[in-house]
Amino acid sequence: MPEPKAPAKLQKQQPGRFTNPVEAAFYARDPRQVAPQLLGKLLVRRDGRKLRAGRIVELEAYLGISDAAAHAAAGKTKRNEVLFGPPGHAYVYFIYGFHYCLNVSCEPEGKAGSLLIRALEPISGIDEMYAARDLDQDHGRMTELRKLTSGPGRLAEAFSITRERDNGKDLTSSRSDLKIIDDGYIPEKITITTRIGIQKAPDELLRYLIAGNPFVSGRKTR
DNA sequence: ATATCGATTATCT
DNA sequence: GATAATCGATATG
Repeated sequence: MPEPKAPAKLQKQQPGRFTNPVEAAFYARDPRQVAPQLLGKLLVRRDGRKLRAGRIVELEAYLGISDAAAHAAAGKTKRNEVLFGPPGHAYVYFIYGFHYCLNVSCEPEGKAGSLLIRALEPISGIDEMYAARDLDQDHGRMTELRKLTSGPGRLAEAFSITRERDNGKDLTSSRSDLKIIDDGYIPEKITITTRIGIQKAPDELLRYLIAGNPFVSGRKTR
């Protein structure tokens, strides 16, 4: 008998190879279910031959029209229409006159719900990130490295993410220049806290982070 | 170490 | 006209 071939789904993940996009069905659920499983995946930006990649270490869930803090709370508008579209797409908004922030749409089409990507651990293309952030590389010191992608506005700048360029983009397509891929990494421990920086519904436990990861946003308690 | 503040604009009331 | 899912600089203990 010939050796049966392994199904494609069981093919070995290849660390360092940015293949295997997370598929749309993965996102077509309540963001509270998606969040713990999305932690540890890689956000990848391709510009020609240049790649930037960062591991997702912090997320916040926004639940749609039932969530007072969500952009979808008041219903569908021109600004937030991506939230009501198909799962696995980029919702990019502009805030405080300065910063872009990136969400991934969740839930099946027609229902709003998303995950705000709040922090990444830089993995690849670090020189590109420093350039995009207009920061000097201080010999790779941790304090400097953390400034790259520890915060939603910071990581958007480090990955050159703008609403004009990326809003509505499919993050599940291997051909996309902005996508989320699975390299097989599984976080050891996940912590859940309240969301940061919001006025409404501040007590909901909807912030998910990889426990102990130094690239999580916020002040460091050392 | 934490606290306060100013920058600047798309979006909505 | 007010607001906002932020950041970086400055001030102070």
